[in-house]
Amino acid sequence: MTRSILVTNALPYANGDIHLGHLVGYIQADIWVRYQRMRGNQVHYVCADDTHGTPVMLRAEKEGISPEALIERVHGEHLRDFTGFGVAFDHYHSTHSPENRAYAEDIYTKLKAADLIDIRAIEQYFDPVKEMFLPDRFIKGECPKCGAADQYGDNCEACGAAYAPTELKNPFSAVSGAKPVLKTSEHFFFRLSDERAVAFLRDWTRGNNAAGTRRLQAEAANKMKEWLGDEGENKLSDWDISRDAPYFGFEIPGAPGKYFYVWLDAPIGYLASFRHLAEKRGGIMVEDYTDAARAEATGTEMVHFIGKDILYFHALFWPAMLHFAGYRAPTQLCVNGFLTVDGAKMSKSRGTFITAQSYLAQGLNPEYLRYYFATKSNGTMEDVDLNLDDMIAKVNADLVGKFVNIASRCAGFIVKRFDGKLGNVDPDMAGEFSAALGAGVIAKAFEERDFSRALREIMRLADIANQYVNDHKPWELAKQEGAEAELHTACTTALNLFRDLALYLKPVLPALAAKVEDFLAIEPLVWTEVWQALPQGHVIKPYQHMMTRVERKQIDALLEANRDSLAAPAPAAANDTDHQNRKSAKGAKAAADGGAHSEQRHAAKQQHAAQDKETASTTISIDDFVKVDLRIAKIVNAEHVEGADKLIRLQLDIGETDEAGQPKPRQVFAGIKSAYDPATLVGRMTVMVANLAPRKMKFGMSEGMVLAASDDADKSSGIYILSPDSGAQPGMRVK
RNA sequence: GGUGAUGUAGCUCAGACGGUUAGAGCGAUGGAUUCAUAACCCAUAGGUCGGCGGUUCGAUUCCGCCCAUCACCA
Repeated sequence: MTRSILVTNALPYANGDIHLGHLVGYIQADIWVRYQRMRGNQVHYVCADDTHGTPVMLRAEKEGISPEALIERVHGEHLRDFTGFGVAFDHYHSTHSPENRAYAEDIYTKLKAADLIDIRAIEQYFDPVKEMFLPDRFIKGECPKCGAADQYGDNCEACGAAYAPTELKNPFSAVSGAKPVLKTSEHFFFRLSDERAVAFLRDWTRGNNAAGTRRLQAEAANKMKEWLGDEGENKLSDWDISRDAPYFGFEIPGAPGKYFYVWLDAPIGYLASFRHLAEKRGGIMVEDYTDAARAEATGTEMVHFIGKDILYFHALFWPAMLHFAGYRAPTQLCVNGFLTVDGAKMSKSRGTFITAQSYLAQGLNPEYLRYYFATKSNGTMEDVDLNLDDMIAKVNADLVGKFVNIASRCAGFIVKRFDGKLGNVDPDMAGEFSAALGAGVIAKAFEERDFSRALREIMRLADIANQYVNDHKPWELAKQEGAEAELHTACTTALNLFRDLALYLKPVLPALAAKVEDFLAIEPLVWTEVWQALPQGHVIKPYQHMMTRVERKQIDALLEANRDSLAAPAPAAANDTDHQNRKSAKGAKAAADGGAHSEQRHAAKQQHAAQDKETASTTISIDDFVKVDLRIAKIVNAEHVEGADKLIRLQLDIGETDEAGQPKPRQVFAGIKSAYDPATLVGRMTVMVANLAPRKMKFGMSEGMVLAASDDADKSSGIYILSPDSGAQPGMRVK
């Protein structure tokens, strides 16, 4: 039976660039969509920019342009990036659109009619200069727990404490710097705590859809149990869905000066984008996909691909909103984890905060990344690690060495010896590959979004194909008299296998598959039920190389292009995202009832995941810096310390003398034993902090500190002490 | 802090409803080969399956605790 599926990807926020972290989810969805289409299913694949809210409003103001101008520019950038990676939406819309306004108003009106909207007065911080209410992350102050300065309104970076903005000491507005005042305002709430909503969600999050597959992955369902609590419990709070002017968004009907909170109309953007697509293209019955009764009657599906950071928006608010407004709830949520690079969070200082645009600008083939992400995607919520050396190895070995190589080593014989005409297929091999297709192992893996399993199977078949060529040695047959037929069969067989592999790889590597289709001069590959050989006598084109290897230096150049100098002030855009990225760690009830929901955004959220301690450090003045007395020091002696695991005892000459005028070195204990042999240190120049308060240690007094570099995230990567250029003399000031 | 997850060869990952010698790819080493943008083929080495307890005839697989890493906390 042909399925009709509306597939969506999470909407990226219209503030900030698309980076490789985003692409994990988009590439997964795109692969799944392409697979479904190759199976003959009808898929509508839509997305949009998420445009509303305070961060966009303030960013536009800072740039001196209207919010509309900002979101239009970003829309273009985002669409360009997705297209560049082969993510082929049928339509890429905006939440700032008439369709979205219509849906938002309709859903709101119906929820109100269902008695699920409440109006309550709440007290909130207000910026008297800017004349606006402040979201948590736009309020800063001192942590009520540890007193750390310059902390955000919801939790402390220094001690990790979570609190309400009203608990901050000496609060100030991050927008104007003014002291915020408490002010009362009426807010609209979606009554999620209503027993109807609780009952519906308990069932929805746990259950299966009409096709018998679970709506949420097991891990996601577990996670939701946490929010919903046990049977009989009601842990859900009502959801504050309004914001006061000034706000960039849609005004709530019948409520002047009140706007829909950005998270209300963001997911509605899925429907808006789809509606726009239908109008543009024609022939799509929108209500078959959106109306509860019609969807059930027609059996259409609605599948959302999202990142795990926005799970509860999609598993609580969203299905409840839809359901109680008479819309169809989602068929399935496909939740993906975050991206790490080489095992660590993406980092601007290491250059692993890689933007989509920079990857393409570097001339790297986007299909390298699609392939690698696919090999690491198993359909679960687990994080995905982009291991750069592993990616190079996999792409080169699998795609160039195994797959492309099959055509490369056989095509020449067909073209030169047989005028490009194909011959017979070896029945043994035909049987093997026919069985592989029939078994449906690869298809099942694609369907379940376990692309990793699919690709392992595909590469197993590629190995078989290469072994086949190796066993039949066409290069020897070519030299033998009377082995023409054998040669013809061997090469034809290998090329048929190559065609099969291209079919299987096509959802992941559409551009490469297109090259194969051109080379073999065949119609676009689709999934068939029964295996069929390419017809005898079919003429193929001369082989042209289809994919080149990746080299480490290309990747290094990419990292370099994305590396932010620590000395350089962060650009305005980065600062903006920084503001909205702070982790929200407030208590559940307090926050919902207090109404001050964080303005966290999914796209921004991933950028938060990328923020480093280093880049997140607050800036200091030159006055602060000169307090540190850095001196060139000569290591005059170094020795192991009896009983210490990590320490080396150093005697450092920084030009100081005693009363008699004799050199008086400082004694410093340095935790560098794991990386240095004392003997090699003697005589070296380095840099020390000379005015650090002396510290009494078990082994004696330590009168300073030697500067050394190490990776906080990867302790095993070593310790490196600093050295001055030659010419520096002991005692020289470093500044 | 609470909750959810992860921890298997140098690297990236499979797997085991508890049961003979724990798998793959890459990397390493040795060999073979030269059709193929040095790709491919064969072979070898490498793991007390994070740690400690418990259940069991038997646990890496189940349970508990601990450690480490990651995430979420409206």
